[in-house]
Amino acid sequence: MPPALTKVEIKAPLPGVMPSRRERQKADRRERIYRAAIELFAAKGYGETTIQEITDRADLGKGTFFNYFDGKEAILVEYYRKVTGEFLDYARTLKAPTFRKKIAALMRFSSDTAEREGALFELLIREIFASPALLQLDVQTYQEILGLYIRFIEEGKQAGELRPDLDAAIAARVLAGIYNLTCLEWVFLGKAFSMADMMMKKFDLVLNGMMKR
Amino acid sequence: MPPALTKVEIKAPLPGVMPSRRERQKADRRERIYRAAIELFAAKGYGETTIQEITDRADLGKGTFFNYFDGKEAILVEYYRKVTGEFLDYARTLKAPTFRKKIAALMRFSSDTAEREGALFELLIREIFASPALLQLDVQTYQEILGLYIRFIEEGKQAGELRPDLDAAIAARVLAGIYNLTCLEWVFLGKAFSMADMMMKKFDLVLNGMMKR
DNA sequence: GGTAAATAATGACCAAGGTCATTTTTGGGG
DNA sequence: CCCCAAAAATGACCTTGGTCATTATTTACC
Repeated sequence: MPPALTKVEIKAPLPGVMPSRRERQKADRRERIYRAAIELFAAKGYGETTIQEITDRADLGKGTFFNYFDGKEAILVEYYRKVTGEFLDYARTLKAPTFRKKIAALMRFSSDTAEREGALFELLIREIFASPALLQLDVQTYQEILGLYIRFIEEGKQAGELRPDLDAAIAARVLAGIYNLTCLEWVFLGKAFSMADMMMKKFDLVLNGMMKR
Repeated sequence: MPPALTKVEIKAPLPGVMPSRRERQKADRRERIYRAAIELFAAKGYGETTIQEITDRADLGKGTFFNYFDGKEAILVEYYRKVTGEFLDYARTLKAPTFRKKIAALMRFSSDTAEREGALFELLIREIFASPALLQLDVQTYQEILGLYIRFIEEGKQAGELRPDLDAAIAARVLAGIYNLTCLEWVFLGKAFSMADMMMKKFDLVLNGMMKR
């Protein structure tokens, strides 16, 4: 159990800067619930963790959980936002000399994230389609990522790297498909390969094509 | 409610050919449950259908459901087996003059299946990752389909259509990825395009490659 | 036809996510 | 310090998927 945050009590909180006691308690309880949930998910899995266990660990009543989150899946939604936000930030500010290097950097970033987050990353992948809220968010994110790929592809065309007649919308979907399916394969086929390596092998195949010249 | 099957009663059932009364009742009850479930799933969705409703419609007690199926998801497993079995049968016996035509035939077949099965196909896609049993089955099926693609790719190489240095295992995963991701897009992006057309556009892109020559 | 054993139907029961009326805590004003 | 209104915690309760002891039916044997 995480120790209750023992912040120094400020006697005269500046309004708007340091929130009221009530606000601090709220933030603290929310944080306790979130941490307890994430820790339990990582340790025992999502389906195996009950809300009662989460609130026990946060030292709160079961009903309190629902004052802070819409349901069990809302914890995952928050976690998904964090992880995906980092990816999008990285992708949006990414600079690399060639199209291929941009893609390679993205794949590497995701692969690193997956390694670092461990069981939680797997959990996210497994639950995305099971939770309506997560799914909806993922569909939105997917579209944003498609937009990023389209930008990279257009830049690649400008630079003379890619065929000028390439349909960027379709190509973006192919790339996103490689990314997503490899994540799924990685999780559901038992992490039997390096995610980034597999992604790049597929990507190079798509760059070069399958046909005999 | 489907009328109870009023099969002609055969007075002296040949043993082994026509099963005993008990066997017939069993088969009939199982069939009633399965049909009731599928009809309700198609009409109101999977999550919105309760087991109580299914057994009410089948005119049986709730507990009886579990004598015939391991749980609600077992109905979907059976349906998945039917649909996937048809696809695999088709793919295994498929004959077509070129690599591209083979792929096109497969994509067309799936697209037709999706159209024909309607809400049930969508349901299958949506529930695959939510149900452990379905997921496990889907992973197995995925591997079988990879095998088929590898065969097609090797044949394509033999015929001089495809680059001889192509890594068939990777290429198969790319193709399977196009198929699977397009199914997911089709369902989760609101069926806004023709599944087979989108698959073939992606496929042609992969055949020809993205690089400028 | 009668009876016992095998087989199968059934609904009370349990667990867990989620709801909500009730109780408790908090903070402002006198 | 006391009181009250607003805010928040809480656990009894509801639903539904799934379990299982009990009850009912079928079959085999005489």
